[in-house]
Amino acid sequence: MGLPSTEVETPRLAAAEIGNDVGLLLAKLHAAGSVLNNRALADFGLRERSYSVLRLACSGLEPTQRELADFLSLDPSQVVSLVDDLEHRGLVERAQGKQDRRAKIIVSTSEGRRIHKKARAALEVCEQEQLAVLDEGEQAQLRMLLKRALWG
Amino acid sequence: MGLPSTEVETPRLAAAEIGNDVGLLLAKLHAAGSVLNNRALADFGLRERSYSVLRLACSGLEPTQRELADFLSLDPSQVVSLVDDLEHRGLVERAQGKQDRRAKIIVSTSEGRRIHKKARAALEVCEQEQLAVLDEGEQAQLRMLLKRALWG
DNA sequence: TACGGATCGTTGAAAATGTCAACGATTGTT
DNA sequence: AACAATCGTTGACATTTTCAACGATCCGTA
Repeated sequence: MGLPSTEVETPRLAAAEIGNDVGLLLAKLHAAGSVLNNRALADFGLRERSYSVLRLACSGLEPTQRELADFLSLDPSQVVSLVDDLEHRGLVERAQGKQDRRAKIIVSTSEGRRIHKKARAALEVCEQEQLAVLDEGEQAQLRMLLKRALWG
Repeated sequence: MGLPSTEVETPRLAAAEIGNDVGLLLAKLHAAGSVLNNRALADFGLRERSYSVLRLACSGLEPTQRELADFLSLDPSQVVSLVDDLEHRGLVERAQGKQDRRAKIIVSTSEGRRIHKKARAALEVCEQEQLAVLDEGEQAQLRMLLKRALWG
């Protein structure tokens, strides 16, 4: 992502009006967070996306691959690769859809849940690191505003 | 991005705990916004990134390519391509750095400023569209929280 | 019941993007 | 003067995104 990790960046360009663009702010914060998250997840052989798939597989919601694609803003073929990888490593399994036999439900194995638990803890550390300058109430407010912008 | 544009998405997965991950919220909102922004910018032959470069070139801050790379979280070689494209279309020019003759300052042409003005207006419409569910105070608060998370 | 169109996961190819190492030119330091 | 470091640039390589096609399955309708 161009940022060599922990390097603090306070460029004079931050003063530009563009620093008010929500789009740019989202891109920058997302990019910075991805670096942290992927670094933390590397210990478990995961990346942000495979973690997201694993997490939803562990959620009890029994998502189909199509739902994963929609929710994670991915092409269905990308979900195939992600699930293939997790399945080969014994973290998730493909189960036949219940009402729809075309669909495949992604469920976690016990090993998958074990890894997920550890990875999730590592990611919470990252999130706190990234949002350290915000107090607890502000973090909650940020989360709330983002969720509302997405889902009303 | 997997989202066929204006399609409203209210999947049951949104209820999952993962919906509280700031990282995922940022990714989703950023992805959704990028679709809107790039669609709007296509009218001007721009994409999100070339627009960002053009905008900073129009800012009066006289950014160097290195500063653009740092600020936009891009590899320097990507900035070369973006500036090449804008320069070929007569929207920006490379000027020699003042203190440092290695550096190249990116400045806008009058045509660049003309396009930028129109593109910026189009993007503001996108932003309002995306944040429509938030009132003005909430939008300001979101901007503020994002900026603080990035720059303290 | 059988047909036709739509959807699911999958494959594979093409395009776009990200990453990285090397280079000449220039800078700053010793 | 010599050296290491930095800037923009090029080109190679890897990853990611995008898209079209396919068999299997579902659903609505004739």
